[in-house]
Formats: sequence, structure tokens, C-alpha cells
Amino acid sequence: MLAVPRTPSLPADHPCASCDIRMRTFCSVLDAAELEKFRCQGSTARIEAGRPLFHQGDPADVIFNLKKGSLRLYKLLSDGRRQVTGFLFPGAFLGLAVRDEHAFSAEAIEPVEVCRYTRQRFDAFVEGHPLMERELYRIAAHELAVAREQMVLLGRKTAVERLATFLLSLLDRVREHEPGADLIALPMNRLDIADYLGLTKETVSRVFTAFKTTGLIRLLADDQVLVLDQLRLEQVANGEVTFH
Amino acid sequence: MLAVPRTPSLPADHPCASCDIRMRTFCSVLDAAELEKFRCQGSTARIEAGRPLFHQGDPADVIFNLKKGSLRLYKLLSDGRRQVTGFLFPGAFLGLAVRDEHAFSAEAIEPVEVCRYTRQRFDAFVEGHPLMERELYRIAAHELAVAREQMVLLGRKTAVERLATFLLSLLDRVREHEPGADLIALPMNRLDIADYLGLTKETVSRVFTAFKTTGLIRLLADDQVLVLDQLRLEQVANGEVTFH
DNA sequence: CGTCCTATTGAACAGATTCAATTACCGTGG
DNA sequence: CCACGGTAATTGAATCTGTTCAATAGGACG
Repeated sequence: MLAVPRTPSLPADHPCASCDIRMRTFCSVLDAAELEKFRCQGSTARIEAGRPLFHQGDPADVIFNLKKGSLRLYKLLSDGRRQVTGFLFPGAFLGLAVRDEHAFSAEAIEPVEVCRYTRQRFDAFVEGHPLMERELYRIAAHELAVAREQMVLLGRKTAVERLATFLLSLLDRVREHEPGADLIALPMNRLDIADYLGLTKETVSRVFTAFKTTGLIRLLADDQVLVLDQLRLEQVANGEVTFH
Repeated sequence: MLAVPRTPSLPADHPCASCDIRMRTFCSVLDAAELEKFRCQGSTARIEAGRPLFHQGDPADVIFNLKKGSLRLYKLLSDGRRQVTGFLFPGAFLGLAVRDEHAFSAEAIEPVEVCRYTRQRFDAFVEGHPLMERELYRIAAHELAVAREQMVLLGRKTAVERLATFLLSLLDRVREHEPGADLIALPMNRLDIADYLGLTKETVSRVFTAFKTTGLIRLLADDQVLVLDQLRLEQVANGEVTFH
């Protein structure tokens, strides 16, 4: 469908020992026995940094559960312009498309570990569990809300507001696991961030510098960002501060 | 939650005689008796042009089924910047949020007729119909795909590409009902279109003029657009033509 | 026919991009 | 441990697309 460079298919299967990251989400809707029945039907695969899980247009016959690492999801225009529609982190489900073809590409940003289920098997499992159906709907509706929030960012926010918003969303995610944390990992590069925020990598870089020199953040080694002034970052994200 | 001007609540109820536009969609998953059971539990309301159905932050306790007219959905930033996240046309469902508060506002663009169901009643109905659950998931997943396509438009397309894409999407919609048609109704004004495409009303106006003078479209009275050269409009939408 | 609102057009401006050059960083090998 | 090489990030300057502000034209309606 799209003329994008293909890499060979995923590495060979080996049994999945503990693919229960996302499964925990389903604990609330499935009893232990049912959960166990589904838990280890998948197989684990490791994917190295930069490698695709699938491309836009590929048949959507596999469901992924991201166990380790991070992914970028993106869509391409025919001339190569790219829009990153999202980043995925451990616990995320991927491949829940209704269509039989993927509408976007997924690539590993860092070395990744995923648990894979055939769509057939996943569908069969869901078939017998109406509450799973509801949970899937809940997930889709949440992603829809996130996507619409991103539409606001892309359509109406300035470069400075976009990056501030992005950093705060990453901070939120970190704090789900470590309340009070102020250190953000940035596994994706500037181009990824730019293509996610509808900017260029140069603009992203410049805004990072501006945030740094005004004392909002500190850029550390190993792709890490320390948030120094969350309050002002929030004001910047909401356009409550002119910033120049 | 948001300081937006409120208008009084919806006009008084009156019985719904034939709220079956969207119900047809569910025919595939419900038998006739079940469908009938749900069909007329709603009440019809008329809303005049410019009036809201609900605002961002309002409790999401009503489900709407759009029977006549068109709606704009939008989100506001605190300083008044607006992002229109979508336009709704007859047959559309609205209010299917998972959260208990609306994440966006909905306003009538033209005089509108909706069928309303209480969320409570709708949920109760869905509860007993697992296939409905699946259908709702299907709808949400489709809207998610549309939202991501719009992210590409907002993040990576030029003004000219955006408007061409928009016109073609409207043309698609028209042709679902009238194959081969080339006349598009534009009930929304330039500002609505601009806020949907992440542009200003002036830019939208300028691009309309450019499309007109290059023979792509003709602007007719009564907010109608005649598509004269669909092929070239598609090339423009896909950036295959420089256009200047 | 006049009023009001929307749409169009024009001209100056600004934010972000583009293109180019420099610097920083990281892994590798000596 | 340090020099080297390659990639990514940063910085600079010119350019450009789209915005802003302002004025004019058009259209619906009383």
C-alpha cells in the first residue's frame, strides 16, 4: 500500500512466561481462572531499536502487549512527511484495529519486548467474555479522548505550549508509578518529538534550550529531563505566560 | 469548569415518533423485536442554530442521536482559542463518553433535531445486548482512526492540502447517499472550517478563492460548493501538485 | 434601501521552517 | 584512558507560510 522500507518479520517465537502487565487491567473484569486461561497464550518477542513491529497497510493479524521498552506509532504521507500519532510504553496494548489492515506503523524506539497473540485467538477469547468487550470499548474511548486533546495541541497551540504540554504528559505518566517524581526519560529523539508535536527537530531543540535557560528544566545525560519548575511549566503549557 | 457562555437547557420533551436513523446501523446486531424495544425510548428535541447541546465539563447523562441538521464539536483553550474536533451529520451518535463529564462542547450549526436517551437507560439497554457493546467498540475505533487521520492533517499538511482534504471528505459523505454527486453543502461558516483545520478564517477564504480561480470548485449560493475537478482536488489534497 | 454579519482582499508582521554550520555525545578501537 | 568517527543536537541566518490587523465587498433580511 505504501512504499516504505520493510524489514524482515519478527524473530522466532518462544514461550511467554509472564505476560501479565496489561492483564492486570483486565483483573477487574475477569476472574482469576479466566485470566489465567488467557494469560499465557501469547509468545514473547524481542525487537531491537529502530525496527518495526508492523507497517501501515500490513494485515492486522497480531495483537501486541508491550512489556518493555517504548514504541512510536506514526502515519506517513506519500512524500515522506511523518506524523507520530503516539508513543507507547510498557503495559500498552497494540493492534486492536477493527479493520483488517493497520492504519499506522509501529516501530521500536529502544529495545523492546512484546507479547504477541494472534488476532484470531484474541477475538475468540473476547467472544466469550462480554466484559472484555466493554473493557476494550473503554480503552478505545480513552484513546479517542487523548487523540482529540492532541488535535487541540496540533491545531491551536504554539511550539512552546506544545513542548510544555508534552513534557507534562510524560511527567504524569511517570508519576503514576512514582508519585512526586520529577525525572522524565526521553527515549525518543528530537525528530520523533517534532513529528509528534507537528514541528521540526530544530524548533524542538530551540524550545528545549529556552526551557533550560529559563530554569524550567535541566537536560541530563542518558536522555533524561529533570523538571525544575512544574508550576511554571504548566502555566507555559496553558499559554498563561507569554514566555519570550 | 470552563468559563463559557451557557444557554438554558434543552427545550421540553415530546415523544419521539421515528428515531430510527442510526438504529438502522444496529439492525445488523439486533433482531427486529429488540430494536423496536429500544427504538422509541428517546424523546425528540429541536435546537436552533448556534445553540449548544452541552458544554465541555457538563455531566454526560444524555445520549443524542442526530436526526436532522449538523453539529460542531469543539474544545476551548482558556484564552478562547478553539479547536473544532469534528462535524456531525444526521445518523451520528453523540454523548458516548466513558467519563461522566463531556470532554468537549457540541453546538448546532443549523436548526437541529435530535433524539435523546438518558445515559442510564441507554447503558441498561446495552447491558443486556453484548453485540451492542461490540458495535459501540466498532464505532469508537472508527472515530479513533478518523481522529488520527486529522492529526496528520493538523500536524503535517499545508493550508491548501487541508482544505482540499476537507472538501473531499465532505464529498465522500455526500456520495454515500448519492453516488456520483458533486455538490457539497457547507452549513458551517469559514470560522468553523478554520478552527477545524487549524487555520484562520482569512486563510480558509483565500484558499477557497484560489480553488475557485484555478477551476477546482465553484462557490454557489446557499452555502453550496460544486466540485469541478475531483481528480486535481485529490492531487492537491495529497500534495502531488505544487499549486501556486 | 439600509443594516448587520460574514466573507473577501490587502499589506505588514511573526512564528516556525529551511538550509547551513558548529558542537556535543556516544560507542568503538587503539 | 583517550583519540576517533559518526550521529544527533544545537545554533545561526534567511526565508516563507500563514497570521494579524484593517478595509472593502457581498448577501440576507427587515
